[in-house]
Amino acid sequence: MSKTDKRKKVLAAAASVFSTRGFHQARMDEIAERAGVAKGTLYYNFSSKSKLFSATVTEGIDEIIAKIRAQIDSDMPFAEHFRQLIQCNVTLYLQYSDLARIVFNEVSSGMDDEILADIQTARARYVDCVADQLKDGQRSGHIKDVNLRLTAVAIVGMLDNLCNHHLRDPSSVGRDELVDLLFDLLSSGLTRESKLPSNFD
Amino acid sequence: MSKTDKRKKVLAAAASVFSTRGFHQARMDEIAERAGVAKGTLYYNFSSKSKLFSATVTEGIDEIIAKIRAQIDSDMPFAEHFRQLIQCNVTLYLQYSDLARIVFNEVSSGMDDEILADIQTARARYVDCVADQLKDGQRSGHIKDVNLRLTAVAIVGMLDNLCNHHLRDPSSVGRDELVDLLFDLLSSGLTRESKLPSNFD
Amino acid sequence: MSKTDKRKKVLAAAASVFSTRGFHQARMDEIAERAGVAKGTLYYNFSSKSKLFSATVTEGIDEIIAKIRAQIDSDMPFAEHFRQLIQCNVTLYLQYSDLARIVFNEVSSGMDDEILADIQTARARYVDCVADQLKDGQRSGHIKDVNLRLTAVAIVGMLDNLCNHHLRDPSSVGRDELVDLLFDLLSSGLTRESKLPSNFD
Amino acid sequence: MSKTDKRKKVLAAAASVFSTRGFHQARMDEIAERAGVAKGTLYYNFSSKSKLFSATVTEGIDEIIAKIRAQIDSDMPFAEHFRQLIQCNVTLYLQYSDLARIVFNEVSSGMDDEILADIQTARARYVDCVADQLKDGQRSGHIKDVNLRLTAVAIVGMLDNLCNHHLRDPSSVGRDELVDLLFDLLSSGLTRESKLPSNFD
DNA sequence: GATGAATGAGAGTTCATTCAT
DNA sequence: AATGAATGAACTCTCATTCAT
Repeated sequence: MSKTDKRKKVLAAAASVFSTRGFHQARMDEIAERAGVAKGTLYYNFSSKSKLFSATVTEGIDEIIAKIRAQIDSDMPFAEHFRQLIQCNVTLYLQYSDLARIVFNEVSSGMDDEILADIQTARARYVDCVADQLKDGQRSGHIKDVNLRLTAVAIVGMLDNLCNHHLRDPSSVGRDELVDLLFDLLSSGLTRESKLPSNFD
Repeated sequence: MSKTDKRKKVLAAAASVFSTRGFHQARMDEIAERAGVAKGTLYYNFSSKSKLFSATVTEGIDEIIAKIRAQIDSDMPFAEHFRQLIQCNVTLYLQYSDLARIVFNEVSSGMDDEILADIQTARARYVDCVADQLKDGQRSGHIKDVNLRLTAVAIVGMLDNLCNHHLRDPSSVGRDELVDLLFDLLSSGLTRESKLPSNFD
Repeated sequence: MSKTDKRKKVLAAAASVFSTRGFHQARMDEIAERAGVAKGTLYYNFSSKSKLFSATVTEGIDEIIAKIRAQIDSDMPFAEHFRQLIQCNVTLYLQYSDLARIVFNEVSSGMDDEILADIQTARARYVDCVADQLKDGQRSGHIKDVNLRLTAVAIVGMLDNLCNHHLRDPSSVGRDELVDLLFDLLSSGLTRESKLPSNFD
Repeated sequence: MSKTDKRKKVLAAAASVFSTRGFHQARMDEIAERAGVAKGTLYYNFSSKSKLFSATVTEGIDEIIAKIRAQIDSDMPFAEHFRQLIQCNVTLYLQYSDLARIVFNEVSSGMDDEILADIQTARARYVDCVADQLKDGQRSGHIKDVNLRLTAVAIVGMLDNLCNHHLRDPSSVGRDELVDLLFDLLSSGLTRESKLPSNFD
């Protein structure tokens, strides 16, 4: 078995355990066991629990971003394109929900500053990816002149919270409903379409 | 000193420590020290670390909800009212940012299921509070027919992510900008103003 | 059982284990077991293995120094007094040989700098104690004008090496022989008595 | 590269690392790295860490002894000869201070008995070397009738402690001062020269 | 002869929890 | 009601040693 094999196995096991338990509750023992290697092997490949966590997050998020970029087809009408974007993000979020939980929900506290920075960088790359998608729409005149980065932050927040809501109780709301809501909200906001701005008060 | 006094002191200290360190990194020792009581006193008032955490979160979130409800003045034009709502939520989020971090970012993993349920209930109460605010707008015909609960979830997600973005680097984006973006996005979405809501005020 | 009791028990067990195994080979488990307390109790009383070691050495060496000072009777002819001094140091060294081994032989490497400094300070106190003894002899005119501190260092070196030699193989040399050699060497050196210093070549 | 080449490289690296860190703190990894060989090569040449340590010490001490024997010139007046002897030992001790630290200060505890015996044998060879030097002086009538082995033990003790004192704080005492003190002490002891042995009381 | 990835027993340390006072 | 000394299970990390190549 090659070096790469064990490293990959460890990363996969780490993603699984960190997602289930969170960083602090994850035990290196369990990761080793699930990877089918000895505990020392974890430390042979990653110098600490924090570094393993960091690698798990970074490599995972980059995989997701690559998939998003690969799945986008911009040669269709904007509305359809935009809906596809949302759909794609929702689908990947739900598919990688364990990783997503790590990246978006456990970044706040009690970790080495260095590692924290790595993870925030990974998060930022995802936000940038979303912002890039918006930029295309802005260039083509379909999206108005807003602070794209900030808007991307807001979108990711919605995505995160909505998807978690769905995951906590899948029966309460379907995946399609999530996509519809996001599309609707992002397209035209909350105000009644029939009510013209003139008498919006 | 009455029982209630010490209990309150403990809760205040717990809020402070849990906020700073997060649940798993918070130490009962530090909470006791900051509360100025012996460690045993913590266990005299709360049966476990989890219960103390739960109480901290629950009582904190209820305090915030009460403040939001108290600050809303619905006797003004809707647009102004809506903006005030957003402003109020942003302000309170930033003010209680430590508590917010706990409630919205560390709920996911590695905690007793029972406690987790308590905290998710507290979260749900906040979401309900936001949904209630929307409901008023819907009743008065200013907000269109959307799934309010889901929309509230989305809004809270945006709020959370945007405020954290601001807190991580206050110089990158001002508080007012947050409010403006939220108001704009929620009012009319991302599509160009030329598309109808042109004279939206 | 009072706090002091357990602390003392731990120190005694630590002295025993550190002496037998040396610092790096001593296991906290064994110290706890020998003290009849839980491992956590070690850390409740001493913040780390190093600190426990430091306390063991410091408190031990101070006990020895106190005994030396108590046993000296300076109201006798100098030669006798001097021999008594040597006898007293040899006796105490052999009696506290475990501690002595720690203080004089394991100070060199692989320890926290802070702790190392503590131990060197303890060593220095012992050297000072010997130097003080010499000073009296110098004041009374019996000891010539030499660098007392340096001489004390040399004497402690002899004492250490000779006593260890005796301890390694007690049958090869008796305790009295050690005292005699030290007395003879320190009194008049190695040169033949018949040869007066004047024509020493 | 021949087997002997790598073996020598390993021994040199081992001396360097063991000296700096001491036996227990030295890591095989670091020795291998410093030797520029793989870790397995260490075990290919030496069956264990202890054996490697033993070989390092034994070969090192023999090198020193050979140098001492080579540097002695006995065709000069005794006093000068004796001073030269002391000077030579001090100089070599300081030059090989790392090895000396191992041999004289870390031999006591926490090592395999077998290895411990090897090292004590090496020490004994050094003591014998010093004793041999004294024997010449005794044969020529310059040194009085003392237990030479024991005296050599005492001298090595002084040498060790004084040199370490110098190494810990070179500014406090110069190398020449060490030699002078040793020469003076060994020649005529501590008593005032004016006081003849006859009325030494 | 030489390698270095892999191992796993064992180390120091932490900290929520208990209970005699 | 309140304490805090004591606990011990659980944790991360180390490193001498092995063995397939």
